[in-house]
Amino acid sequence: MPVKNRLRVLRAEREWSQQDLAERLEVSRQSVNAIETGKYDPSLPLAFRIADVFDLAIEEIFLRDAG
Amino acid sequence: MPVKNRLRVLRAEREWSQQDLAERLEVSRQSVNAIETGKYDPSLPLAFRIADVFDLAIEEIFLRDAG
DNA sequence: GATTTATGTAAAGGAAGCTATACATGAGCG
DNA sequence: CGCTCATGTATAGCTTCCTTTACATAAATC
Repeated sequence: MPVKNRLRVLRAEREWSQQDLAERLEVSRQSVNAIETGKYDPSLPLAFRIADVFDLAIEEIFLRDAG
Repeated sequence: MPVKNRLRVLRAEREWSQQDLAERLEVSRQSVNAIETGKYDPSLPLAFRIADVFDLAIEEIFLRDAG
């Protein structure tokens, strides 16, 4: 039921560290790391903020997991 | 920071009760009611399931709130 | 070798999402 | 009136999200 995401790739394309992204999202670095490593999914409001900073649709970043 | 949603309208268009929608989403009726009445936002996985049952994109159902 | 940067991870605690159970109201219908 | 259905609300409890603080490792730089 969890959701896969392309955060690591999108971040690499922009050469942002986890810290950089965390600051843009106004969350802790640990939250960014946890989302990237699949420990948990972001909340919907955070998913929207992530979509905003990457200027993409939520569906372009987060993908329904097979299962 | 919360997110607005068009659940009530979409549900009305399909003539689904909160109970009907809850069953399609496999969540409790209270969860559907709480989301509709703005008590809280759905998790991202649930937002995806909602998008699926309405056959819409997340952005077509949930809207960034002004603020 | 010492320092900095990026990343992973852990523990404890608070906030938010979700559950089951329950009760209340109003609308519609016999 | 009595019954059913749809909706709103409440409480308690569990799980998930997110925080702060902290420590560990590897790579890069000096």
